[in-house]
Amino acid sequence: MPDKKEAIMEAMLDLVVEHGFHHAPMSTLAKRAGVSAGSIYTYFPGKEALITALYERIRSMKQTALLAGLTAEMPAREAFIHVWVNAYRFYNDHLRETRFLDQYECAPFACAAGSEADSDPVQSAFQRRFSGRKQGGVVNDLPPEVIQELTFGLASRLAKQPGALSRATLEDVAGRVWTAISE
Amino acid sequence: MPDKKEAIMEAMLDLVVEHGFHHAPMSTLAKRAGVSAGSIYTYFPGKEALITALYERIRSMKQTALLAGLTAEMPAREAFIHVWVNAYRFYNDHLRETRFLDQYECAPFACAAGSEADSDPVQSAFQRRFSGRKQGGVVNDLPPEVIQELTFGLASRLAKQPGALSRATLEDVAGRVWTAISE
Amino acid sequence: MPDKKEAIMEAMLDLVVEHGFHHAPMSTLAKRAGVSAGSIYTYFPGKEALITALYERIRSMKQTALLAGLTAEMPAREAFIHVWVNAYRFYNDHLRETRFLDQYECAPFACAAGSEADSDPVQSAFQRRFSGRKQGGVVNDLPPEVIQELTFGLASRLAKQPGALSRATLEDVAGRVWTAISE
Amino acid sequence: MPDKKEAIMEAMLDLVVEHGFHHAPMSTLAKRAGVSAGSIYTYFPGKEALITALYERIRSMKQTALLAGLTAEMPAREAFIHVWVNAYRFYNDHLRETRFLDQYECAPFACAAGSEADSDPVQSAFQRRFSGRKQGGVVNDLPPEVIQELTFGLASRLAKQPGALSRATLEDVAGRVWTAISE
DNA sequence: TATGAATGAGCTTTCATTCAT
DNA sequence: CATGAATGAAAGCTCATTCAT
Repeated sequence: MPDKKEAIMEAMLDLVVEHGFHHAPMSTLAKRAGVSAGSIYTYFPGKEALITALYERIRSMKQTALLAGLTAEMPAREAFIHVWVNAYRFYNDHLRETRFLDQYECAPFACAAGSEADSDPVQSAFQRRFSGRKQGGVVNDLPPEVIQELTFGLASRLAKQPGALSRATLEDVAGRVWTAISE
Repeated sequence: MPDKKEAIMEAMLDLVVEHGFHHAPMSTLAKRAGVSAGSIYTYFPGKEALITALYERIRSMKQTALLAGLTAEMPAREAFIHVWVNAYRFYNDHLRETRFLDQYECAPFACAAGSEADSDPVQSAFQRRFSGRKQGGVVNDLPPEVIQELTFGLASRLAKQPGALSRATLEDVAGRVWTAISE
Repeated sequence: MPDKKEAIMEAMLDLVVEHGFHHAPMSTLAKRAGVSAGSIYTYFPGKEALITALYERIRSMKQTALLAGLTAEMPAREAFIHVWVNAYRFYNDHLRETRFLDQYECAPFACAAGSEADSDPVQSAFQRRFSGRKQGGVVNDLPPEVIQELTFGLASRLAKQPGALSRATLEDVAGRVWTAISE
Repeated sequence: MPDKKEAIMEAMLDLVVEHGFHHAPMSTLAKRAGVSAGSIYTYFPGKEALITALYERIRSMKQTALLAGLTAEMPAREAFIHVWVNAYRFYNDHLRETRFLDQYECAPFACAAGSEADSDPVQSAFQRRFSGRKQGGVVNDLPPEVIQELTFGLASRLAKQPGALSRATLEDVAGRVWTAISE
């Protein structure tokens, strides 16, 4: 039954967001998920694996959300704003997931935090498109990490602020960022 | 002897950055700091207080660093770029401190993480200056959290990237951001 | 399995009587009770709760023992002697329990040691009966605490003395006390 | 300077009465006594010795108080009442000391609690006088521990009750007890 | 498979005692 | 003699994991 696995992951997400990785004991997790402590080990080899699985799942959700509705035909500016707004929306609609990602990425939880390299063809295309002109992209030649932070990094941090920004404001901001990175 | 207190804080900083809040047991801390486990409690009431003290210290260091060399006479653009570069420099020169800040602020460590509002007169002046035009500032009327994230947030995230950016790049980026928020 | 809970309480009783509240570490307790240190916390929230539970249990045993065989029809003198002898017997048959009660009540263990007032209907009837004549009881109007001490207080202290008194002596003493408080 | 020794004992008495033997750390003791932690060890070999010394001192105070004003010429009944009232007064006037004695005697603090046998000539005479007739005393032949408890035991317990009894009540009670043990 | 009592290593913290100053 | 920072053994307690049922 994947229901239990689901319940366990959901409960762990809640627990981590509310109390942090520590103060999220397996016993409490079991209670919240409505399963026995032992059962958790049927679905996951251990706590660390459970948390990693949760991380991977959320990362993949996020990936999908960011690229939703993106087509190859969109002009660059529109595509950028689209993705930027997607990012903001994801973070803003999934605050628990976002807080989890933050914790996971900030804390040296599993010593190897970053494997990063997923080869999703859609994402690859996107990254190529928004790379510097020297690589055939459309943005100026700021270092790629600057680009990355000005786009998704900014969206992520903004989304965590309490209160949602209006679509008009979002598009205004995204447009200004686009100007900053494309001219 | 403030030497010991210093050694304890320094060792805790290392430990947290390397292994996270958990996996930073007092016993290991004692060993690293070259004191006995009991001695730590001469200087701090407990683990949580030690971590909070460390946090406050770093926050205050950062405050000072950001505003270093800033004068009221600087024109807005120059002042902004100055602070932005200060921020980047601080994060880049104090990677351990920055990672600590991130962990502290991401994790629900002490449930009341943010009181934030210190009233340093210099900082207040800075915030007033870089507030929206409606409040007599010089930047456009994007929401203040957008401004905040485009400036210090961005600098913080960029600084954590491995490898330092050149002064030229920094000023380029800061200039573009200034354009985005001031026009 | 209430076996373990029982074993833990029994072992704690032994330990406290032999060595006092301190010098009764949970590790030793675990060994004596034949369980692991962690298991104790399955049954009790902590050391203090365990000791309090033990105290309540013993107090209730004592309550029952004192009133055993008492009927409303007994004439006052006989009833008094009956209870007095019950008290002595209890203390004498349960030396460990009695020493535990003493320690608990003497030491400022849990700052609020005494709530005392349980409303057992049998006990209430007994207390009404042996109250002063002004309240419709049968004893003289010595202050109630004097009555209390001359009866159960005395029995308690006598019982702790090594060696048991004969039934004849007990009834002699009880009779004399009765005379002292009823004339 | 015996002042410091005095201050230390006084502070320890306070501490034990308020918090029990545990929760009376040497560091707190030092603070209350107005001396350094190290200094305590100039006057006492260790904590246990300090507590034992305090105990002996209080026992001796009590001894003296009980026999104060007693003369060999007093008739038995008067002598008994005199001592009984002395006992009550001592307990009532020295609540701290009495609570300390209780704790010390109830808790197996120093494994050998009872050495008891002091050979004070005055006390010996008293004990001889109030022994059973078979030993040439004037009281009936209840077991000596019964006598002891009916007299000092009772006084001790009464004295701990909040509120002082009037002299008239005291003499009434003492008289009744005398009747109980002398007839 | 599901359970949850049992485990025990490891955590934070306390405190009697010592000793360089 | 006085000090009080330093010590470290030992305390109470937590929790990831196991395993008999």
